[in-house]
Amino acid sequence: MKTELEQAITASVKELFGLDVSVELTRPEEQFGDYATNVALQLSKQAGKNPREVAEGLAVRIRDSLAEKVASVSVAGPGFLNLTLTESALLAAAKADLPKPLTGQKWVLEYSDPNPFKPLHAGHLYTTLVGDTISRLVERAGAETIRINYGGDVGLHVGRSMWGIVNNLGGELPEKLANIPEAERPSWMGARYVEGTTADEDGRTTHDEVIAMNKRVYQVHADNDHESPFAQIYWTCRQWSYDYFPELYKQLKVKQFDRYIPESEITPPGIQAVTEQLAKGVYEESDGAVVFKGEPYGLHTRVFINGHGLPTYEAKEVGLILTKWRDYQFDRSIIITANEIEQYMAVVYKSIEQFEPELVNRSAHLVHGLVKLQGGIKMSSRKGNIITALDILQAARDAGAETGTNPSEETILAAVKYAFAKNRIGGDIAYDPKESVALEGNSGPYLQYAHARARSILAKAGEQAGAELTGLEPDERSLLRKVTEYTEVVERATNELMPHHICTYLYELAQKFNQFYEHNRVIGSGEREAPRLTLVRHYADTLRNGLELLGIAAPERM
RNA sequence: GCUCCCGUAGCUCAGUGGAUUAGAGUGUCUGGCUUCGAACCAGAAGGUCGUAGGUUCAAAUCCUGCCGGGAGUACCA
Repeated sequence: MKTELEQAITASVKELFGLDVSVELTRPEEQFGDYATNVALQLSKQAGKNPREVAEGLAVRIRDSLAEKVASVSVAGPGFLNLTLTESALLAAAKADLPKPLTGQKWVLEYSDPNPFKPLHAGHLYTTLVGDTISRLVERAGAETIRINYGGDVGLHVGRSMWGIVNNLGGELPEKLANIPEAERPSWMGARYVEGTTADEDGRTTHDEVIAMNKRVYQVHADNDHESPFAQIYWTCRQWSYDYFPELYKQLKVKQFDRYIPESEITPPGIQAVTEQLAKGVYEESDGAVVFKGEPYGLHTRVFINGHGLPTYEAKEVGLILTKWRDYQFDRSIIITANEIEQYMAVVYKSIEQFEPELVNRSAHLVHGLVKLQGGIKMSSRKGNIITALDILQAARDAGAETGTNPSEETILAAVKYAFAKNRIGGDIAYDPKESVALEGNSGPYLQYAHARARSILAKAGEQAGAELTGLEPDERSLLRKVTEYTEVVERATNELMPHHICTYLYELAQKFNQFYEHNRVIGSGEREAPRLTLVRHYADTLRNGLELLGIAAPERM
């Protein structure tokens, strides 16, 4: 509806003034109408008339040409045009399906990215939920989505974990791993990582041992060693992690990943590409390392291959990006990570731009902030005092239990997902266990409850379907107007890859309904009952659709 | 030092060129359940939109300086 009106008004401007502008409609306060545009203010200079004059001229034109859709047009303030839709146009907008502008496109989305051998901390939970929601958005818009999960199965943290594991087993004794119950594997490995890290940071002797472990892990990969006791431990524990991740995602009710790419897999192509481009002058040698000089582009210089000939994160990232490009030839590639990586990712992309510019054109790096505790303490898995993803869920359960409402697991997930999703992506989010899971106010549970209330009305009324919604009363129209905004909100959230717009909207929608519901009966309202049931159904369907886009369940009752 | 991000009500955040009164939630105070689910609704109080300039018919929103917070700043990721 919005787009149609915009095009029609753009055409009117062209006819009346001979000027090319792209008219954009906004949603004004309800008292002013359903749509508004400030195009007259923009045009007044070019048209050589005062803005109100321009607006009046356009108003006449719109009344004439859009009479079926627009019930009234008024000029307000300095020259705003306010449009009010006809009842039939409003109803048509409420019934309209969401458009699928990304149909035919292939999007590769990388997010979550937990490391094997390490526990998932609160930040992983955040990045996982953000990525899941964004991937749902683009999938809903018609794109083919490929969800990629990248993780470090080699590197210092693995050296530390292996030290902790070997130490705990009392030697390189892979057979003893069988003693660890399956259910305890993730927490057992998490504990070994903490031991390795703590020991590493405490003593020089241990540090040398950890470094040696790290090198042996690389050697396991180089030799494709699956036989030695050390290698058996490594592969077994790595697999434990890869078994655990899908289980966790299932528990979180997020979409499963299409592919896990371990660091070890993309390291060789990364080294190869950097070496090739070194010969072509994209990268250069400096102090024995291979670097990309970022300064000409306003960036930093970063090391891609270090003085020992080992690839750094940057070279690996080159390998990862090229692998995705080679395997998928995507239309868009999105990487979602915490913002501490932002600046060196810019260097990585700038370097790739020198030899694969089209790939870079199609790529974007989305960053979010950190999950912080009260008091601004950064969460880290490097120290012992980690807050894991599961701790967050447990905190939500505990807080939920305190409310005395016995929230279901579905509602706990809704609370956590919504608390993370409602903020604009980019800044840090503060995590207060009590507040973030509060089952009232602008929260996931509020929306679930609002939905369940509406469904309960429909259930009580039985399945009397589809009465026409005509003769709208003011409160009814107000609610229906809000429902029609949904399409535009989803469109905006998708264009900007900003799911929080949907949260803001759904909360406003639910409030609108609760207000309606407070003042108007549905069942037993005589001749309004049938049309009001249709209105409630529109509302409930919209709310459910929005919640599901956010990965939040919309139960019929709770 | 340099680069990037951020600074809106006590707290957590929307709003990022347009509408007399800058919006929510939470917290504080007040009112509303014999009536379709009160996890709700209605109302009050609470803001120099960090700060000083600039651009514009119009700035919380764009530009510049400054102040404050965070991140990065070559062989960790």
